Order: sequence, then structure tokens, then C-alpha cells
Amino acid sequence: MKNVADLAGVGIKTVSRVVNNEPGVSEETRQRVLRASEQLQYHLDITAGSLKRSGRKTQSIGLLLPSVSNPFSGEIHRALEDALAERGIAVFASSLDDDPEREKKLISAFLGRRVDGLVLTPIARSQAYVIPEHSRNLPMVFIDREPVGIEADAVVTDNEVGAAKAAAHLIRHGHTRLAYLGDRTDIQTATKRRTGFLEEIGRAGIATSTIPVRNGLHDEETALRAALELLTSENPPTAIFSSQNLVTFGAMRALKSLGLHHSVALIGFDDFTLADMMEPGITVIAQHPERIGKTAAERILARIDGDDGAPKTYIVPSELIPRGSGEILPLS
Amino acid sequence: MKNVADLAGVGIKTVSRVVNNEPGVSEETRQRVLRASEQLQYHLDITAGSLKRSGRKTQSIGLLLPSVSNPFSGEIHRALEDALAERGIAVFASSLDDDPEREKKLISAFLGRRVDGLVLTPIARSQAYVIPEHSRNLPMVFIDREPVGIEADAVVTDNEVGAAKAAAHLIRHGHTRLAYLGDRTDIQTATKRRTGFLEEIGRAGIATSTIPVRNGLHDEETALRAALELLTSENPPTAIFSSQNLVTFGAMRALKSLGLHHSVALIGFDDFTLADMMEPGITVIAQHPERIGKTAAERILARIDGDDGAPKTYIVPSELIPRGSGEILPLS
DNA sequence: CCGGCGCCAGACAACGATGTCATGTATCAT
DNA sequence: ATGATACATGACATCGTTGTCTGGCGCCGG
Repeated sequence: MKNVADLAGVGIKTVSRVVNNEPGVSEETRQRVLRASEQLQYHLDITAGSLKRSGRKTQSIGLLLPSVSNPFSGEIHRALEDALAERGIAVFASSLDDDPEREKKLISAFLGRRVDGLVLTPIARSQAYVIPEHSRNLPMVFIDREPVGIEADAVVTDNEVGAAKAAAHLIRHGHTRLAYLGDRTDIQTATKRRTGFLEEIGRAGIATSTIPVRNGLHDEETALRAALELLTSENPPTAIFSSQNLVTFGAMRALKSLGLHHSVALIGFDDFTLADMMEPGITVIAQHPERIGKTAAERILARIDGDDGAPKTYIVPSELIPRGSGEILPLS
Repeated sequence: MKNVADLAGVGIKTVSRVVNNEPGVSEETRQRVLRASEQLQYHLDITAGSLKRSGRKTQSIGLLLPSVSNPFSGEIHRALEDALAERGIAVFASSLDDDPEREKKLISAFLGRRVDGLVLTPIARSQAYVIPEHSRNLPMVFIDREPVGIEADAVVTDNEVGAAKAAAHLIRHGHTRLAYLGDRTDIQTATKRRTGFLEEIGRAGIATSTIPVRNGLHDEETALRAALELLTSENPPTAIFSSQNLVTFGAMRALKSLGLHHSVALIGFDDFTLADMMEPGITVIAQHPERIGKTAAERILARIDGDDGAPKTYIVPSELIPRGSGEILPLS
């Protein structure tokens, strides 16, 4: 900046005014400065600026996702990025792998970069450790899962309601022997989906104690084995609800390998590419990651702009998309 | 930092020494400083540090992808992140949407944040406009596509070879009436795949002029229409090669809707989730995004560390994965 | 007993920008 | 002509940190 000022024969502050489009610079000087910065390939250093700038905004936020390679996370990321790009805010993205240690380490790394806000999928048992930062006015929005041990904004899918819709849908099609395949119980959404599913079954007058529930399935392989075991048991279910994508894939493989894909019903939580191209099409409870991302962006921007209302949880409704597998009728 | 120094009753520089683990501080003082920073919830500001620090490293890089919601990009992103996290380097990620304007704008935004390097999928017709930055020693690694108009490192899939493998595979299975469905011709990889595909056909002694080639397909919808038109034409192909995921999906839909999915062969470039669960399984030329990401990370780190060898293009081999659709024999 | 050396520690400038304030000059009403 | 007013501009301190340099102190050998 100094060099530009010298070349243009003006003061350093005038250069600052020009590149920031501040008023109070004559058109002639402005042109001279612009020519000089062009010539020197000058580029404003926004990190240096944010040191002194009022509010100290770095125009960047940190985004913590289960994994950037997870398509669901990718959609959220994209929606968020688009909304923030309009304001010139850049996004640091990173993956947690559902590891509480990584969560803490990465938050710390972002804090060190003085991000203007944090958008995150929490995994640690409690987020109480960030209370100091949060109350020190660091905007935070939790997505997909609600925070524990701290009051903060959150944007989540209506997990219980969605899972209940799946149960109701299966029951309406005549099923009474339902089964639940779910993720690790330390993942909040998995637990909520199980609760919603079982409660709806209870409301329908079916004894939930008769419902086989398999938890702790975190990948396709374990889900496949659990499903196989279930389907080859004494009194196999006529309908399966799987709480998550990978679990759904495992269930699909199990059904197909046993030749039951046209006779046992399946509803999965979470939509996925090509679900409609499967044989049969897979009925799902679809979440809306774009809406989650967009809402999270709105919230974090509002907080950055000083909104200090009470923290609130925003719920994005899920949607049942019938495609065939969930409409299979029980044989017996 | 000043506050910590005051509380600990030491000079500000001593605090700096402690938090940076520099030698020359007595154990006692060190403990006192650590206690003080604990008490004040002090967190080192690495952006301020990078202002004066030697080399001015901000410990961050910029990553420009077609879209962060694209699974292929997501895999690359993840591999890159993992490799860079070990060095404490954070990643700014953003989406280009194959828009040259966005490319320039985002590069500029990252430059303003003084990233230590840039990893990008170029889309603009030429990247000559970044020559000043690059020669001013900004490390850059291009991924997936090679840069035009500038000499820089690149990590790419062997597109021609991969496409040629697809052609050879189909020809080996007896096909002579092949068709090509491809992406926009301004996308480098699409062009290379077409070239590789057609050249292999030529080598097999088939007149390439007889091969229907449809370019400019950028989404599922247009691909679907192009495939339908092709398949219902006078002399329909017995095998299709699609140059990209979305195009493959369009082709799959077309085949299924015409009931031809078991009689017309299909090979797609790019692997995708559930390809093996389709009916039939979809044969693909798989790329290895993790390897692309990992290699790109190694290169950018080497450049950041001062490697100033001549720019080089690194080629990551593709792999043909037979799953059924590519092994369908011609009827006639 | 003294000079020299090593160790710890702090003072100070600097990094690249912005906020504040003072200054100079032209313009205008009186 | 004069003081007030507006506008254009630059000097300077400052943001939070690190690099450099200097100083005090204890210890050692001569």
C-alpha cells in the first residue's frame, strides 16, 4: 500500500480511501491511485485491515461438518456458501469424522483465525466448553444436531416427526411387524429418529416391545449384517426403517441378496441420488439440506450483524417421498 | 496478549515466547504465563502474527472446486484437508459453477486473504491472468484440468487413456455401433475423453465418422433427451459411452424408459455410489479423487516449502470397473 | 577481584491496514 | 475583505503479534 501511495504521489490514507470506496477523494486523485495500484498489481490485504477495522471482522466463518465428502454435508455447505458469498464472507470448511477431539481442535484453530462466526455439527457430548467464546459474542449456529450444555441457535430437521411419518406410512400399508435399523446412539439425530419411530408405533396400538431395534450401525457393512440377521430370523419383519443413508444401503443390499427387495418394505431416512432408479424405487424421508444451509446462513448473518435475541431452534420439515419400496404390502 | 502479560507480570514478548514454544523462558515464568492465559481464555491471533512473521504464512490455502456439493469434488476436498490439517493449514473452499467470472472473483478474494497457496479446478479459457501472482511466488496447483496460458503444477486423471479403455472394452465385446454422449466442449476433460474414445475406435479400424457424438450435455435432463433421441433413431447404437456422471444418469434413465437397459451396453466415466446396485450394475471408468487430492496436497506443500523445480503435470490413472452394463453383448 | 559468557527478559520497531484528527485550500455569505 | 464552511488530504497512533537488540544477573576462569 505504501508503494502505491508513493507511486501515485499521495498519502497512504488516500490509497486506503480509494480502495475502500470511501468518499472524499477527488476524481483525479482517485484515477491516479487506481492506475498506480493497477501498475503494481496491488491487492488489499483484508486480514491486516481487520486488525484495526471497527468490529474487527475478518469476513470469514468456520464450518464444521461430519465430512466434506458427505453429500448431505456438501449440500448444506453449498447453500451456506452461496448465501455468504453475497456478503463477501469466505468459508473455512473442515471435517470432524464424529470425533469429539477433532471438534475441539478445529474450533480452536478457527478461533485462532478470528472467524466472524462458527456453523457446526456438534459431536462432543457437550459443547459447554465453548460457552466462554459464545458469551464473548462469537456467533454460533448449530446445524443438524442441537447443542448440549449451551444455549445457541440451531437449525435441525424434524427428526421425530419424520421418523413417525415413516412408521405411520408403513402401518397404513398394513404392516405390524416393523424393524428399526439405526446409527450409534451417541448421535443425537439417530436417537430422535428411533424415538419418533417407536412412539408412532405405540400410538398405533402395536406393542413396541415386539419391535426389533438394532443400534450402533455406522457403516454399510455392519448395517448389511444386521439386516441379514434380522431377515433370516425366526419371525422376520415385513417392513424396515433405516435411520440413515449408509444403513439404508446396507438394508438394500441385504434385501436384494435374499431376493426380498420386492416383498419386504423399506423406508430410509435421508434422500440419495438415484433412489428413484433402484428396483424398486426407494421410499425415503427426505431432509432439505439446502434449506438447512440457507437458514443457518441467515441466522449467522443476523448474529454477526448484532442480533442478540434469545437463541432459537429452527426446524426444517422433512418430507416423505414414496417411490415403491415403502408401499410394498405385507405378504401374510 | 497484553492483558496476559500484565496478569502474569511479564513482558509481552515473553508471552509470545511461551505460546510459540520458543526456548529461553524459565520453567517458572512459563507456568505463570500459561496460568494467566488459561485464566483469561487467551487465544493467539494467528492472522495478526502472520503479519510480521517471517515468510508471512497465513497457514491457510484456497480451494476452488466446480461445486462443494459435487461428490467427486468432496472426495478431493477431504483428502486435501486431511493432508493439510497435519500441518495446521486451514482450507477456504468455494464453488465455481464452471463460471469464469466467479473464478476470477474468488481468486481475488483469496488473494486478499493472503492464502499460502491455491488449489483449483480452472474453468476460464486461460489462466494467464494469474501469472503475476504465480511468478510472485504464490504456489498454485491445478486439479482435474490442466491450466492454459500459464506454467504450473497440475494433477489430473488420464482422461484420454480412460476413455480409450472404455472404447476398447466395448469393442472387445463385439460392439461396432458405438455412441458418445459428452459434456460442454469448453470443459477440457470432456474434450479429452472424447478424443481418447474416438481415437481408440479409429485404431480398431472403425470409421469414426459413423459414430454419433453429442456434446454440450451438462445435466441429466439434456443427457436424457439426447440419449432418447439417439436410441430411437434410424440406426441406434448398441453401446453408449457417457463422459460424466450426470450424463451417465441421463443415459441410464433413457435406457430404462425404453426397456433397453439389458440390451444396450453403457460405460460411464466417473464412478458413483450404488453403481453396483443398479440393474444391471453400471460399468464405469473410475477416477481416484482421494489420490488427486492427496497428490495435490503434497505438491502445494512442497511449493509452500520452497520447491521451485519446473512445473509438472501429475497423472492419476483411472480404472475400468466392470459391473454388467459394459459387458452386454450386441444383439445383432 | 574482574572480564567474559550464557541465560532470561523486556523495550521497541515493524508488519499492512484503518480511525482520528489536524491542516491547507477554495468557496461563500456577509 | 473577512470569517465561516466545506472539501480534499496527510500525519500519526493503533490493532495484535514477532524480530531484533539491549540489559541485568549469576557464574566461571584467570
